[in-house]
Amino acid sequence: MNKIPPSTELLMKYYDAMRSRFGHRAWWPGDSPLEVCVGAVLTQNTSWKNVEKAMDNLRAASALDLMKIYRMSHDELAQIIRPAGYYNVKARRLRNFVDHVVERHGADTGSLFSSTIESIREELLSINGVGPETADSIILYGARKPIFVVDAYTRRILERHGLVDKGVDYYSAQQMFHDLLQPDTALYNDFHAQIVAVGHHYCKPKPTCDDCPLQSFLNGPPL
DNA sequence: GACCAGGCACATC
DNA sequence: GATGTGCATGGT
Repeated sequence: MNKIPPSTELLMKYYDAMRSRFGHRAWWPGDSPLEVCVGAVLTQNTSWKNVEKAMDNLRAASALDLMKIYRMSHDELAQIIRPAGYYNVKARRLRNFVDHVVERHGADTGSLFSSTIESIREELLSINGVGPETADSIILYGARKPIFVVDAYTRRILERHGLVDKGVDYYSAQQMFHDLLQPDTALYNDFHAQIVAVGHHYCKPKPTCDDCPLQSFLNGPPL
């Protein structure tokens, strides 16, 4: 496949095109760092609509609280987050995260977020159930530090546009953004949010490229 | 009723 | 090291 060498200018053209269409999308605005962390786990391979139902349940149970979750039984937590799917797995993963913050950081996410991006990342990845995307979402949207979040949509769009090789791994895709864009939390935040918007509306498994804001960047059909 | 959704860990070869 | 599989609800 003829891979197009991406450049800073090209990436910013992509960003501008998406932003012109969707407007600024401040993600998780005003939400507490804990809500970001919980949402990041619950949204694993799951639509955000289902996650919101689970978040509503947590809110209704006054359970958007580290100590509350810490003390909750597995079954109770699992039932509350049930609409998010994989509820047994996610209850366990949520507990692993909460246990870590309570036991290592005195139930203070601010303490977790007070070190460097690299060490926060390493720490998060040591928690069973927190992988690269979940960790990076927590760092970008929760800790508000500049790390680019790569998700299924990001890779799909990059691949279809020939900006990365097919089957690119998480870190290579992320490295491309880090190499070409200044470490800017606000930019990374909105850029990723724009990508998700394109994913939701156009870049599905069966792409609907008509009217896609990125359509003009495609030479021919998507790869 | 099939297909999809903002992953991840684990088993197996 | 690559590839396959389980996990589950709810919307289109």
